[in-house]
Amino acid sequence: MNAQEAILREKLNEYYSLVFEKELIEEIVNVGFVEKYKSGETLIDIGQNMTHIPLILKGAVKIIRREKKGDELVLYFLEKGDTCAISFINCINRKESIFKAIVENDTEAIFLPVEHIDDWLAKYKSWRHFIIDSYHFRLLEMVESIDGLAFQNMNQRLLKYLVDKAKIKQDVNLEITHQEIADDLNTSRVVVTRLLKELHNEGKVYSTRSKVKVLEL
DNA sequence: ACATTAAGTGATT
DNA sequence: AATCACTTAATGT
Repeated sequence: MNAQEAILREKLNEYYSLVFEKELIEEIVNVGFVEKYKSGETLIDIGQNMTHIPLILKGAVKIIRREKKGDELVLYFLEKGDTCAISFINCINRKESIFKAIVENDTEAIFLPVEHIDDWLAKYKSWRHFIIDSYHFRLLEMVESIDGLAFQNMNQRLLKYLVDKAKIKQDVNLEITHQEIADDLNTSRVVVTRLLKELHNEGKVYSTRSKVKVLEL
């Protein structure tokens, strides 16, 4: 047993010992590897081929859908204990990614080569559940995202975005410009400025240049 | 002090 | 809610 494997086993036991059976953890130790990413790095872009799927250990990853012209929209965030089951299907089909993934907070993840994950589906009940649960959860988040687009006004979407972001960062003090928010919500900076001012006056946030403090979680 | 970047505002669609 | 055009404020060099 080398040092790499020992580290991997330790991390798995820390985060996934309740989720996966022992044999599966051993398999993961054999084929997986840990990677670290800094905030702002692109994990995968639309059109790239997926060769591995991630198990997030630490940090958060932002999942974005992008239109050809460059318009972007944040769909959801992946956090500790999450995987992107969408990436799983992409993997077994050997298809290109339909999303872009950007590291939100510094992230550490175990990467698993695609060729094993299919076998494990048949072999391990815990793996099956993990993948199905993950799929279910992503679907729910996607529905939430659609609801936001279809039924909510910008005002509510903005507040939800800020609250989500504060939760993920574990800090109500966000360092973000109006322009960046506008990009994530696919709206204009002017609109964000005005709505943010409303929220500010309502006492829900406190905002200064390049900073927003979320007052209501 | 000056240039750059972020934010605020009124008018128009 | 988006866009334009313009102003004002904050920040970096």
